[in-house]
Amino acid sequence: MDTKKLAGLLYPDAKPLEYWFKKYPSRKLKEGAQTTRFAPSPTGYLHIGGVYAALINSTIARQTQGVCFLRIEDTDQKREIEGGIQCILDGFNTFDVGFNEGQLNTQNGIGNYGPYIQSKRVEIYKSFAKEMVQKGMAYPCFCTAEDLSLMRKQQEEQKQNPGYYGKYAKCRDLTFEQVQNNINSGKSWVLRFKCPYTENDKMETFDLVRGKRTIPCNYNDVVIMKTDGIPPYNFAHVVDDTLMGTTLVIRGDEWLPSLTEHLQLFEALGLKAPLYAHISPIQKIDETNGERRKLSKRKDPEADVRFFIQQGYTVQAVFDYLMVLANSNFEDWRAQNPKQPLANFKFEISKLNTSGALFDMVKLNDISKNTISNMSAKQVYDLAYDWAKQYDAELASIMQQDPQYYINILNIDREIAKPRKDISHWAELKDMYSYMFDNSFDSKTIVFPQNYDKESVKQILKLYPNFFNSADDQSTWFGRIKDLAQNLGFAREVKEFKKDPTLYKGHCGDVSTILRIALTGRTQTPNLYDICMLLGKDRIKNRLEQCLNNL
RNA sequence: GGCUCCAUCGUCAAGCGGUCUAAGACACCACCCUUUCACGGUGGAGUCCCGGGUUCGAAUCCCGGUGGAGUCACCA
Repeated sequence: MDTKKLAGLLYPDAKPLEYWFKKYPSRKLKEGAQTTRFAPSPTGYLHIGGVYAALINSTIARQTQGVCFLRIEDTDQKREIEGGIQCILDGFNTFDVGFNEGQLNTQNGIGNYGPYIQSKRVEIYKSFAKEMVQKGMAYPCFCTAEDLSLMRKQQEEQKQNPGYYGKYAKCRDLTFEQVQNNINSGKSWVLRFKCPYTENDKMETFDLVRGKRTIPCNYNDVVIMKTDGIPPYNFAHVVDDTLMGTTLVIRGDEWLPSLTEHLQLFEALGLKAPLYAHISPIQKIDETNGERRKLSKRKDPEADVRFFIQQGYTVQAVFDYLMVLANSNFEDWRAQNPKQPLANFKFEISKLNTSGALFDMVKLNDISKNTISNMSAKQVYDLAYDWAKQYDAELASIMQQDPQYYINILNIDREIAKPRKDISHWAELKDMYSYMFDNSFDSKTIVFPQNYDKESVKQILKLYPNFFNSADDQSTWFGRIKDLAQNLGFAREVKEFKKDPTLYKGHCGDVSTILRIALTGRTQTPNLYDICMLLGKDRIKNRLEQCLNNL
């Protein structure tokens, strides 16, 4: 078979490869710099696992002073959804991992190696497909879907491995005339890789996470150009990552089984394959059967980055958590360097775990609380307000009525050596401090614990306004509570009380607890002194009176 | 089913043949600090999937099970 002639028949107009290599010269990067990429399909919103992969890719690129780009893999029109690219961009707009290049907008993208959308690269793929044919490494196949499924059935019945290979590769040895006739009669065709390996061949592979492996080769004549003239993932990957200068492919380990196939395609074209690092997926426990599985877009709301955005998780907390999953020593580093940018952490690809980690919301919340506890009240206010404007109009309106008041609330037990750690995401903010606002404070719902006798409670509520002075510092303020306690037959000091509880109705702590409940409706709040100072004497008096009336 | 990957406390994990009566973090429990809550501190419970081998010695190496995940498309 004259492969040149065949190539001419199949791809008459394809540009020669040199054209593309000239158009996309190799990158001039310093020794050791890695070019990485994140390459999602526009099939829906961005997945948290996608952010994870993108974060690792961009981190490696940044640390080696390389490049990380975003490429859209839309070679399957059937799965693509309307606005898919925008979904991905929206996700990264919040979870900005710092791409240097690629499809960072819905127009032409940024960088000299575009287009970064695969559907716009068909001309390029054709050139490489033609090259494959010319080299005798590919051939057209006219088998229909029905032919293939029939064959598959037979293979299964005969306990043969299913696939298009060996004697099953019916179109492999078609003559030029047969091909020409088929094409002239309008039959649709795909281009298949003429795989030079058999079932018994093995291939040595290398993976940065797992090391050297010798594994069975792909022996299938896989499709490299579909009927629609667009390549599937395998060929697009080989062509794009070659031309875009990718040196390190970090991708999910679902690609591991097809690694030899990809390597073979690079080999067939005489191209140097990039390095690979296959990362394990983030998993969760399926509620229905209690088993581990990959976090799924369809089943798990927390797989969608919009979940984290809508809940008001900070980007830093989510990144920190993902970083802990990727390199567990990040956690210690973060404890030592609470305020340093993530970029200063020395990430190591070899420390990536080979087994998939379970996504742990509780841990995320903990990391998140730490993150937020290290922020200033103003920072918290700004971030939360930005979030609220979009996702919680009520909170936004509360916050902007009196920004300084809200900042003061946020500043309770904050900006100190051991700050309070209570906020994990903005969605819980409104409830958390609802008692600081008269609109959302209702004294009618307040109940005092049974163990306080009603008369004492009444006395405390009635008398406390006389013991409050808004000019007091904290110890003076509490001294007055002690005075009140003493006047009413409570122990002035807890220690005294503990010595002989029978002598007292309770102790000063009980008095402050009653006040706390009366003023906030809760038994657990930040520092009561700060709360009192922010509420001011009038509101204190007012709330205590309301309580009295309800008793 | 074939092939591939994986297997240490509930979770994330350190561990790379002796330093492992297995680190650390989250969660849990107790106590301490404290006017409450939180923070913080101290302590506790809790893990090497199983069976063989190799070795003076195995969580660590090898083999075999078992379990889980992934993949076997003109999807990525």
